[in-house]
Amino acid sequence: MAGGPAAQGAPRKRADARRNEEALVAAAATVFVRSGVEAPVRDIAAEAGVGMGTIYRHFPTRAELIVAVYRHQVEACAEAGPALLRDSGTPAVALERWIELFVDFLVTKRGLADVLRSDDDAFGALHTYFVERLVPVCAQLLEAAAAAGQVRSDVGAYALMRGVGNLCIGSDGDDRYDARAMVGVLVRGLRRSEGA
Amino acid sequence: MAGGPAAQGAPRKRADARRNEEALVAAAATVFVRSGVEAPVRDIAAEAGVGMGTIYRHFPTRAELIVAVYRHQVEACAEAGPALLRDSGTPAVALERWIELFVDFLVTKRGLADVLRSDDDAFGALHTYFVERLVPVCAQLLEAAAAAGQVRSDVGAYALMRGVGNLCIGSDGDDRYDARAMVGVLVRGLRRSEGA
DNA sequence: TTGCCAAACGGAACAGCGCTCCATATGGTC
DNA sequence: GACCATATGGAGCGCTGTTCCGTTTGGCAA
Repeated sequence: MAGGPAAQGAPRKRADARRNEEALVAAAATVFVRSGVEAPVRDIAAEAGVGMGTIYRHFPTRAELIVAVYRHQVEACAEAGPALLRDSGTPAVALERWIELFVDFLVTKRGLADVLRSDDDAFGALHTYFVERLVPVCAQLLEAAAAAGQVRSDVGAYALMRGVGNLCIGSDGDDRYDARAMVGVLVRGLRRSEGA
Repeated sequence: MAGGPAAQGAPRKRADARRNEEALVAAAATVFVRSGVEAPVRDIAAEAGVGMGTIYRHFPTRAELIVAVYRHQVEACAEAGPALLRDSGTPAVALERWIELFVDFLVTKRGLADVLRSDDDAFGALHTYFVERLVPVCAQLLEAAAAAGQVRSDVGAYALMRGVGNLCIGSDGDDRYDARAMVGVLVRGLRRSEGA
C-alpha cells in the first residue's frame, strides 16, 4: 500500500526488468486503444517485443496490467471528488459533475466498462480496485447530496456506481444508444422532488 | 417469418431430427439454469446426449438456440405490452409495469443480459431478435406515455431498452446491487414533472 | 576485467473453448 | 428388403489464456 519509491522490503529490480515493465504498460495502452481491453495477451507481448513469460512475470493477472495502464486516470477521478464538492454550488451538482467525469473516462476506454462487469475471475481484481478507489469518493458526494435533501437516500454508492458503469457497457459502435444520455436519465431519477 | 406449422417449402424433418431438436432445447434450458447462458456448447450436447455436429445442424449459431429456449417468454412479454396499455390506468403506468415484466424476465435468466450486450458476433442475432420483437412494443408504450405528457420524449425506445438491459447485467451474486431498484431509478428519471 | 549466479527472459507446450467437416448410421419410402 | 437423402457423432482445427523450464543477462564481487 505504501506507494513511495523503493520501500524497505523491495529488493530493487534489475534494469531490464524495469524497462520491460514500462514497455508493457505502454504497449498495453496502445493495444487497448487499437483492439479494446480484451485484446489477446499475445498481441500485447508482441507490441512490447517481449515473450509470454515476461508479461505474466510482471502482471500475474490481466487485471493488474489494466490497472497499471489506467491508474493515473482513476486516481485523478478519485481526487476530483472532494475538489468538486468544495467548488461546486451544491452537493448534487458536484455529484452530477463527478459522475460525468467517471462516465467520460469509461466511455473513452473501449471495452473497459464491459470487462469491469465481467464475471471472469481474472478481472475480479480490476473490479475490486475500481470499487475500493472510487466507491468511497462517490459515497462522500452521495451522502452530502442526500444530507442536503437533494437526492434520495435509498440508493447506495456502490449500487449507483455499478448502475452507471453498466450503462456505459457497449457504448461505442451503436449510434442509437448514448451512454452519457442514459446516465443523465438515471441521475435525474436520483433527484428528490422539484423538477427541472 | 411465417411461424405456422409446416409451411409449403418445409421438406418435413425426419423423426429423429425433430426429437433431437426438442431434446436440445430442453437440455439447453437445463444447462442455462445450471451454468448460465454462456455455458460451453459441449456441455449442452452432452446433456442432450448428442454430438457436436447435431447441435450445429439444428442451431447454426448460439443465438438461435438461446432464442429457441426463451422464445415463449419473449413472445409473452411482447404481447403483454398492448394489454397493459389497455388495462392500466395511464400509459406511464403501463410502461412501468411492462418494464418490470422485462426486467423480471432478464434477471431470472443467468447471464442472459450479459450476452445480450456481448460484442461477440455469435450473439448478434440474439440482440437482433430481442430488438425486433420488443423495441416496437416498448416504442408503443413510450410514445403513448410521451404523448400524454407523462414522460420526457427525448429518449428513444431502443435506448431505453438498452439502458434497462444494461442495468440487468451481472444482477446475481452481488447483494449490494439490485438491478430492479436501479431500473426503478432510471424509469423515475424518465418521468416528467410532478414527483412521487 | 573477469567470473559468477540469481533474476529475468522467451516461447514451446498444455488445456479449454467455438466451430467445421466428413465418414458413418439411420429413417422413410418404393 | 433395398436404397439413399437426411441426420449423426466426434475427431480436428484455430484461437484463446496460462504454465513451465532451458537459456540469457545484468549487476556485483573478486
